[in-house]
Amino acid sequence: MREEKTAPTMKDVAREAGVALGTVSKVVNGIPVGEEYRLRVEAAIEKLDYHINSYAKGLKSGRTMVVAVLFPNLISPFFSKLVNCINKELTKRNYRMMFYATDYNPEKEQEYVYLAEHQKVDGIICLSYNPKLRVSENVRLVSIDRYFGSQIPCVASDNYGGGWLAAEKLVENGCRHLAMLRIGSPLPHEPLKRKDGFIAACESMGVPYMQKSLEDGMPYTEFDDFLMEHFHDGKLEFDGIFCATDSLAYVMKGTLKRMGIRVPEDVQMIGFDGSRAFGDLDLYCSTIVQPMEAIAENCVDIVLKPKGERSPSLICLPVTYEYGGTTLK
Amino acid sequence: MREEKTAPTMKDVAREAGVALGTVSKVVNGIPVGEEYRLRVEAAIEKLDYHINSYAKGLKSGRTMVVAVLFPNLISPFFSKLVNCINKELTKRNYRMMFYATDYNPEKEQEYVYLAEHQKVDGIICLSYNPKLRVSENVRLVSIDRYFGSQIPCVASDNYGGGWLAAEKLVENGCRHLAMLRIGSPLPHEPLKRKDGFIAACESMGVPYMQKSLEDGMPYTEFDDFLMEHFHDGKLEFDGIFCATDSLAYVMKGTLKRMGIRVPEDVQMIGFDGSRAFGDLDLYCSTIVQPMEAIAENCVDIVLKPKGERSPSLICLPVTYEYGGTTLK
DNA sequence: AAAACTGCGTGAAACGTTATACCTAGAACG
DNA sequence: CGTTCTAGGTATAACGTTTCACGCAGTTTT
Repeated sequence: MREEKTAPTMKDVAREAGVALGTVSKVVNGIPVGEEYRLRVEAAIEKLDYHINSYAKGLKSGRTMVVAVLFPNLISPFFSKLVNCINKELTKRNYRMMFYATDYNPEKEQEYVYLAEHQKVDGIICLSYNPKLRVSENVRLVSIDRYFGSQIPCVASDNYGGGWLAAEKLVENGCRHLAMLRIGSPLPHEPLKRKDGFIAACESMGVPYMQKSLEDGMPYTEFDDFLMEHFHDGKLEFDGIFCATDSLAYVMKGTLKRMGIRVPEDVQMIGFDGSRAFGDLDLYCSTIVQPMEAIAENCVDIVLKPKGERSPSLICLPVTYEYGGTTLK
Repeated sequence: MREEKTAPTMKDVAREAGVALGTVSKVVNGIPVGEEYRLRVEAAIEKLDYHINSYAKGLKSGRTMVVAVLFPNLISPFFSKLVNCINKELTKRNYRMMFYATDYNPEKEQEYVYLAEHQKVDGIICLSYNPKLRVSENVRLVSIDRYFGSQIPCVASDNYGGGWLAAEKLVENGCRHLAMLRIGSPLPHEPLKRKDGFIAACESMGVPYMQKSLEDGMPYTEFDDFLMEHFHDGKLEFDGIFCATDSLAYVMKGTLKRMGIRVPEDVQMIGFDGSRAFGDLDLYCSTIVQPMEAIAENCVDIVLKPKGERSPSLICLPVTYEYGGTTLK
């Protein structure tokens, strides 16, 4: 039976160094202290392999150096890549990330927001599907892609601009009749603006377009019918498709292939997200790339701001076009 | 200037309910207490919207209900999907997940293991690329895919069996000459056994095979040369390929297409992982599926066991074959 | 040369819990 | 009816920090 050796505390360090407890605390927190004392304390810390107890620190100071991140899941490439960026950004600033998967469940989201608040995190970054999320005023929360009103800062891509850019690029590549495929959402959120931007661009350019929205929850295969309706004599009525997400584009690529329609020869296609599923090796569709690093950086910037400080209520970050084989260039 | 309303504490609840502090603690922790007292305390908790301060609790009790999860990143579909499963499993047991990305960097890994230990997590689950990870004896650590010796429990898929199964399935589908493509690793780890299983199966079945290993860090395009070497008169020397990962299979699919080789008509292909990049919609290659849920469940089971209790030093979980379009069935 | 600063180390209170020793009252017992 | 249990509530000492009032040099001011 070996005795449980308990971790050294500041008191132990103080005794070892022959200084007062408060002095050790100062050294640990980088508060100036006499050279000689500092060296003695540092030596003692080294010798005892002392590490601060973050729970005692969190209890006393109220700051925990932890940020809670709430996302529906980590399965979608867009989510996981974005969470990865957020984590990187937090780590860079010596914060740690507590992750919660909400599973698209509004109640879970609310529960986790409460939980995170009471677990005393320093902030919450949240990609929410709960239209009426309630947040305590004591904790800073940043929302991604959903605008909750001017009280809660929201960070998103420039979805409107992205939709516009997609239409432009298709036309630039020679398309004359466009179509947009998308999944509707029962809730208003920023990505809906992809459609608005797309339509605005089409009208501004005088290019005919059609649009098919699927109700949330419907299988992508419903789009097959839409394609068939507009497929006559081996030709589609449109020669450019804007898919609201890359995963949709990926699936449609398969569908078109089965219909014997060549991409990009017969019809060109652009997706949205730019979250390549297999890293840099795969270019599975031309796409509008969301600036994940910038989104992450902005979220973290805002969430770590002191409580009092005001932040913009909406930040839209610029997107870019990236060729990926489903357009001419 | 509004006054900062500070969260209610047990003391407040005690005062509100007219009982002693210790009684509140008992109620909160489910320790039996007189009916009348319990109701009074519960009412007070409800009224004040009291929530326990997890930092005070963690400080005093030594248990934090947090598990640290260390993975190289969240970008690879296999990693993110597995982390997602682990998170689900932890949540199910009321634990929370602190995530650390190690970026394949051995020093970072070691640093985060130390960090997590000192931050007083209740356990660590780690997919490590550090061959000589050092772990304190005070914290439970479970390793995924890398065996560190009998002191540290390791959970993995049955990689050997998976390699064997891949060879079997290819032959079952009519292949007569197999090839395996893989990325070597400077470190020994469980996934290396995919090759061993594959070779053993080939030899046991008397099927000729070849094998190409790429050094770690080389681009997948190096495999192109290998394919060209064995490509004569519009035909490959082999009619079945086992790729050590799905992402490799995905890339090779593109390469073969560019070479004018049809999959699965001319050559069949099986990958490994089963972490579909776009959810259930895409079947981009036939594959050996790793049982992520089971891996996650086992990791969590072990990591949450009381410290004293012994665990198996290696658990290999059964894999399955799943058709995905790159084989005949 | 006395008074007023300044810099810096000290010691103790406080953060919100858990756990344990201690009471008290009523029940059970001989 | 006095003694011994027992159940269950109370009070208090930790847990390992941070913070702040305090004191004591040494230095500057008038």
